[in-house]
Amino acid sequence: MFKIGDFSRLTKVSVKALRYYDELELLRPIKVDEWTGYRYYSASQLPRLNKIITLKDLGFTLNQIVNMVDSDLSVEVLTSMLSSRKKELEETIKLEHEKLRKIEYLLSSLSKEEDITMLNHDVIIKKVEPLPIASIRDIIPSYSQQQHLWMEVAEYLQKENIKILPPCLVIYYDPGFKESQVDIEVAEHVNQTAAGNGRVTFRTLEAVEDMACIVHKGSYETIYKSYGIIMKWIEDNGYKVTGPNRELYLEGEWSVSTPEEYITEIQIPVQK
Amino acid sequence: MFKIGDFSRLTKVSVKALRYYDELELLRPIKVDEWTGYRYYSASQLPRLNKIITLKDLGFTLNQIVNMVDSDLSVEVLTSMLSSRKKELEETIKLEHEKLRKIEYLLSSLSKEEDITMLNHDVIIKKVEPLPIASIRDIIPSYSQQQHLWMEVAEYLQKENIKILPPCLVIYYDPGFKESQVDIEVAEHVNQTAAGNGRVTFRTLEAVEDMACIVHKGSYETIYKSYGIIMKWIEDNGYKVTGPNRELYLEGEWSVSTPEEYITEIQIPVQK
DNA sequence: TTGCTCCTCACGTCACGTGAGGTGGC
DNA sequence: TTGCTCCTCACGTCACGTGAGGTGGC
Repeated sequence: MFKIGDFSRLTKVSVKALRYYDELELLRPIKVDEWTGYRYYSASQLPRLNKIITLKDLGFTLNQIVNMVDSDLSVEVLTSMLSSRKKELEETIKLEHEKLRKIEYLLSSLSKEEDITMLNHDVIIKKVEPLPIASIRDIIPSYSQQQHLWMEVAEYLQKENIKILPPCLVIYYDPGFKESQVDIEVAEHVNQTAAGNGRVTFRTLEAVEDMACIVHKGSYETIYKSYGIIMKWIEDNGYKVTGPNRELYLEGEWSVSTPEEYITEIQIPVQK
Repeated sequence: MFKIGDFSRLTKVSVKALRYYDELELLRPIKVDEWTGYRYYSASQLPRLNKIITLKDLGFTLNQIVNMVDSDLSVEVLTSMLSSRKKELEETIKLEHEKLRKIEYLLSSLSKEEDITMLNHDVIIKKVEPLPIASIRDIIPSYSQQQHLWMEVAEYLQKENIKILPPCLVIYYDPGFKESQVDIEVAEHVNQTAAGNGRVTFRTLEAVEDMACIVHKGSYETIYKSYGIIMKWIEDNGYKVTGPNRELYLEGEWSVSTPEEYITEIQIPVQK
C-alpha cells in the first residue's frame, strides 16, 4: 500500500491527476482512511493505471477511457474504437500538414515582399451557405453598364413590396475575363419570393463548400489587383476554380461617399 | 454598417465569437448603441477579421493574435513568430504520427491475439527520476541466492538508523541473461546518506529519459513471460536497449501472503 | 401585435494546475 | 515540536456554446 505521494512518484502521474481519477471513478484507491481522508493505493492497481495512461496517450478522453477499462469489451468493440481514433488521428494530421503548408507559404512570401501588407490582403477559404436571391441574368456590352439591371430588379422588388437584405452581389459566368459582351447576373438578397416577371427571377444561390475569398477595398478600377492576388493564391495553394465567381458589394455608393471607401468581397469557388 | 447577425452570416464567424472578440478588444464594433447595446460592424473591419481568422486557423491563440494584429510588427518579428509556430506544428505532427503508429501496433496485435489481455500487460515508456539508494553490487552464483545481500544492506541501514523508502530494486548488469555468476546490484531507496562500509555504498541512480516499463503480477517463476513481452515490444517499436535493466519490487513476501500477489515492475532503458 | 434579433448574465467544457487554509503522522 | 504530507474547497485555463430571462425594432 502506498500513500498518494509515493504512488505518484512511482507512476509519474501527478497527485492531482490521481485525485481527479478518483473523482471520476476511473481509479479509486483501494482504501480511504475514514478519519484522515488519506488515499491508499496498491501496486496491484498499476496495470489499470497503465492502461489508462496508454489510452490517454493515444488521445482518448477520460470519459471514453472510463468505458474502455470498466467494461470488459469485446475485441470487436475495441477494434472499432481504435479504428475510429485512428481515422481521427489521420484527419488531424492532414489538417496540421495543411497549416504547416500555409505557414511555409506565408514565410516564403514574407521573405520576398517588402512589408507585411500580405496579411492585409489575405485570402481565406470558407464555406458559403445557400442564399435566396432575386436576380436578372443578361449579357451586357461592358462591366460599367450594369446600372439598368440593378434598377430593373429594384423597381420590381419595390412594386412587390419585398425587402432587400445585405449583401447585393453579381455573378460572372464567362469562362474568362471579357471586356465586352459580359454574361452577368445581378442579384439582391431577399427573404421572400414572388412570381417574377420574365426578367427578374427568384432562386436560391447554391452553397459552396470551399470558397476562396478576398476583400477588396477601394474603387472598382483597382479590383484587378485583388483578382491577381487571389488567382495567384489559388494557383500557389494547389486549388482549381470550379464555378462562376461572385462579387459581394458590402459598402458602395449607396452607403459611403467616396470610392476609396468601397468594400467588395470577391468569392471564387474552388477545389483541391 | 451591419448588425451582429448580418456580420456573422457574412463572415461565417459566430455571433458568440464576435462578442467574445469584442470583450478581448480583438475586434470592437465600430459603434455600439448607447441605449440598446446593439453592436454595429462595418465592412471595413473585414480585413482585420480575416487576419484574425487566418492566424487562428494557423493555431495561434487569441492572446497571441491580439499582439499580432494590434501592433504593426516588423517582418522580423512576424517571421520569428511564424517560424516558432512552424516548429511547434512539426513537433505535434511527429507526436501524432507516434500515436498513429502505436494504434496500428495495437490493432495488429488485436487481430492476432485471442483476447484483450494485450492491454493488460501493457508496456509503457516513461521518464524515471534520479533515485538515491544504498546498495551492494556483487556477483552471485544464481538469482535465487540474493537473500544475503538484502540482509547485509538492511543490517547496515538499521545500524545507521536510516529509513528505507519504497521501492526496493535490483539492477542487472550482465549483457545477456545468465544462469550463473550473475552480476547484480541490490538497492534500497533512502533519503539520507552515510559513509558505507566497503560493501554497502550510497549513490544516486541516474535518471532515464525513456524507460520501457511493464508490470509483472505473480511469482518470480513466470517473470520470463513479462520479459518476453517487453523485449518483443521494444523490438517491434524500433527501440534499442541502452543500459542495465531494473526490477522494482512493489509487493513481495514482506507485504502480501502468496506469490500470486507479488508485483514487480521491470524497467529497461531504451532509445529510438 | 407577433416573431425576430439583440442584449447581458451565468454556467459548462476538459483535465487537471495552483494556491488557500487547515490537519495528521513521524 | 517542526517540517512534511495529506486533505478539501475554490478558482483559473481556452474559446467559445448553450440556455435563461429580458428587451428593442419592424
